[in-house]
Amino acid sequence: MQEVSGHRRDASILHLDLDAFFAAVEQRDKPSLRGKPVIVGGLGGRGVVSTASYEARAFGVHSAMPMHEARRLCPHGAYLSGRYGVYQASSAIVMGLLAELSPLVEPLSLDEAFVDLAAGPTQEFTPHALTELAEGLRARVTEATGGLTASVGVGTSKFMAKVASELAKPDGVRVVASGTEIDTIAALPARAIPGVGPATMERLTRLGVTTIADIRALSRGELLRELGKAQGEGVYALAHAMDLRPVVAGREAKSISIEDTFEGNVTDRSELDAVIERDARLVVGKLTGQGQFARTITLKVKRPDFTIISRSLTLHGATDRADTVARIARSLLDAIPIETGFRLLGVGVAGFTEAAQEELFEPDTLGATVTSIATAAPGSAPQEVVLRPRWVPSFTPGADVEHDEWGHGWVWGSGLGRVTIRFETAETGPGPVRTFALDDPALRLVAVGAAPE
DNA sequence: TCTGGGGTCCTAGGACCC
DNA sequence: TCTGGGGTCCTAGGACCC
Repeated sequence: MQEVSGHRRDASILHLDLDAFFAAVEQRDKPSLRGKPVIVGGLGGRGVVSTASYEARAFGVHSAMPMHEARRLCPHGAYLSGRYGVYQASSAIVMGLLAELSPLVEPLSLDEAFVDLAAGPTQEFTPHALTELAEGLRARVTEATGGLTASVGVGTSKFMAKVASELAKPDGVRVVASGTEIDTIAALPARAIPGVGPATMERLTRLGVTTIADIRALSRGELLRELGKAQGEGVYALAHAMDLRPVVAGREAKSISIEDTFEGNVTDRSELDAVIERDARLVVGKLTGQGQFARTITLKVKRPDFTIISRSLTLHGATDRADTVARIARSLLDAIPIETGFRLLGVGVAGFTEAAQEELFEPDTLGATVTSIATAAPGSAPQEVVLRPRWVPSFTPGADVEHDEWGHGWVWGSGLGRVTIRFETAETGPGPVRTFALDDPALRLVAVGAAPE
């Protein structure tokens, strides 16, 4: 059930953004990393940066940067794989604090949310009162999360609130008063408008646009011609600070997917099939966890040259069976040449329903399945491919451990059958470092926050 | 040793229907 | 001696966001 807010004259939309969230959680729980460059992300050869601490940003490291480039820029940083369960727990605490301000809270991700203050108990919307409210919220966030900081912006629309929190970063408050919207955004780069990414920015640059004020100098017709209807209208409206998008609480996901980037490109069909089986199970696990069924199954692959190919099939009924999802995904792969190999494969479901409408068989896919059986080499035994689970507890940098004598620690690094641990917690201050054999019975990985979402 | 994972929304063409 | 015109659904790809 969705609740929705409407259009307003007061600055009554609040946007909160936790500063360098994942990295800040690591610095909170690992005192030896406070004040140091910390980079959270994929540590494999093809990983990218998820979050960089402000100390790491000083070296030029930022989100979405390939990890090898981050290591080149900041060789002495602490590189950690994420502890998503821990991030989720801190996020839930913050979302709980936001819920005290209003029933209309719209999370955008673990570290970001909009709040419609007009739907809550807030009475006063003067800049002064809003600043106090935001400062109070920030203090409660820091207190309740054990030291995380948030930036908070307040404005008359989602766009203005988001711009405000961006201007408040890090660790600050900004209220954009009603009537000052245009002046606030005029000098900002056009990229500050949500929906203007690299491709759109290039088009705008060709029109001579750098700032939001430059967009305002273009006619609506010019923008629509250059950007198309939906995007043109959207960019035009936001550049003029017109934004009636409501804060919507309780949005429900419309699709669920799992994808894997392989360490090397994969050409082997039986290995791809094994990945499909595993991912189909994971996807269906989430689906059934929500008590839902899905009608559309999607298979996605990425070639070594980064071109993405997707194939989907919509069933007449809806399914919550992993074997059905896997079988359809496999038949979709049949239609894609695999000679080049793939660097990524993903399985997704969409078109949710709350009731099973499974049919005995789907004529569309039956044919494809029969074809794939018929084309298998005669006499070749089905090849068993043993896959590592997508995620296993391991002594990966950043992971939590417990030692019988030394207590709680985290993995600093491992190799050659050994693992180095630093023993410290949020409360202890920087702790000692010790090295153990990987199979030391006194040392255990702790499950807390280990599983990615 | 180039470039993640999990999502959303839009476009455009074809099928199909009235 | 051909051209309707919407509306909806499905598919594939692309841009974008965090």
